[in-house]
Amino acid sequence: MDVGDHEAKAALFDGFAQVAKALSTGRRIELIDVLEQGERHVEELAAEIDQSVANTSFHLRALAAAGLVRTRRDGNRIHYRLASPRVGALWAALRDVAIAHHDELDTLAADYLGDRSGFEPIGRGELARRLDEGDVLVLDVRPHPEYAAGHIAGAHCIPVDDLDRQLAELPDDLEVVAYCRGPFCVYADQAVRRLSAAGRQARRLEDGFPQWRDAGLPVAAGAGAGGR
Amino acid sequence: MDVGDHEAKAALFDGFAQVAKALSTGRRIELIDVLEQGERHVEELAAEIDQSVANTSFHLRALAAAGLVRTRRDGNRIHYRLASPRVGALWAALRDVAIAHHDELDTLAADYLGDRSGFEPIGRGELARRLDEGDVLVLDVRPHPEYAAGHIAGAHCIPVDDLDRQLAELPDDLEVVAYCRGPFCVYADQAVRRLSAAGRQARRLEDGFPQWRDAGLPVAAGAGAGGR
DNA sequence: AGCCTGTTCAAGTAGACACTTGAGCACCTT
DNA sequence: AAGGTGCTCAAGTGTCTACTTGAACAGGCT
Repeated sequence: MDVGDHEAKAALFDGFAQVAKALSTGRRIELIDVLEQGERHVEELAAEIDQSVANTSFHLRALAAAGLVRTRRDGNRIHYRLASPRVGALWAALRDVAIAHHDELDTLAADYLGDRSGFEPIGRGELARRLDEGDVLVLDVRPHPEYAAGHIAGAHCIPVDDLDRQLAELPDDLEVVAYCRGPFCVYADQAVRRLSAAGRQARRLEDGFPQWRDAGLPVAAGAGAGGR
Repeated sequence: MDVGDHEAKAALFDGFAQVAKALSTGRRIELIDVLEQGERHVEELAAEIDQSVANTSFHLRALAAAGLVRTRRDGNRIHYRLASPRVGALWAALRDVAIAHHDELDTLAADYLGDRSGFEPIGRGELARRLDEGDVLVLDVRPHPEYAAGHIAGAHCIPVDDLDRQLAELPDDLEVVAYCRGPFCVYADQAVRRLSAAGRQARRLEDGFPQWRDAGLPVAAGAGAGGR
């Protein structure tokens, strides 16, 4: 019987392993995490992961070779995007396993994110309800291009670096909810800390924009709604 | 602000990457695929993945270091098992992405599994219904230890290597459904081919035992029900 | 055409990793 | 205690991989 020999099985599972290998360095996972927010071009991505453009291009090619990422040419820019939402689901599954079972991850996360114990996040369902009622101010504190690529309907675009500058212009009668890329993104935490320090009532959204979008909750796109 | 610097972010994402790296070779994914059926000891696992015991032990240690696998001592045997169903979910997500986006995987799968186009599998729901009605013969064609660790309630244990020997003893008035480890396991395909060649009406279950179990459908454990 | 910008490619280096072989260690049996 | 079984550890080898630097190659602008 020529079906089912060990050599072919090894080759097949090595094929699966190639996909895992594409995620086997932190830089490439950072790229996935950013690309889950929407498509970006190489220079932006290089800045996001704090690497040279050449190295970033190399990593993007590796992701593309594994089928995780696709490209689109626009003028002389090349935009990268995730091949499908499945890739985001894989990244989420990886996160879940790592946080649940990898012992060092708690301390690594605490080193990066700081102590979150004092800050209770707000759930997606509750935020959706309160957005309907209009008694909450939602801030998208990710970088501009990610807001433009897609954001929670009704959210205002204030990247965390611009927050201090625009603090005074915020209406002061509403509780503030900040959100960013996902559960291991630091932007919303930074925003909540600064808002709290300024005496505002502020919480972060559990998870981030991709999870809101994938849950089928209302989203909008374009730079339109702008700051403030 | 000491929260959110790039070095800590790199360290955190390298932590996630370590989990992916644990899955970055085909041998370790084969181990995960077997361990999803139930716990096994090192010698059995070495035979399953066709590697030396030393190398298998090395790979198991790597999986344990990433938190994917746990051990239990029983006499002078050490049994390995998945750390939680989350690990199975990660392996499923990896499979989905690979099959959907990695171009070479179709041909690798075809090389190992052969041409499946002539064999329409039966769905879980339909099989559950027909098991209730008692008008189907369900064969677990995985190796004995996996049947003992857990199987579809009402299934009979006939490892694919023993199938030809026991063909004549099967009641011949029922359609046969064979199942094994999952969508990329070859045992059920081999069983269906042999049953069909013997003139029996036979289909394979979509997916395999872990998916049946995780769907909450009825299972049983122990070597009890035996062959036939 | 020529320059500029954005991206990829190539060469080189340091480190990591899979697998083999042979020795060591823990626990069991007699 | 002595021997056996099951697993891990250590040394060694060949291969692969991440990142750097510097050059090449597109497409758009003037």
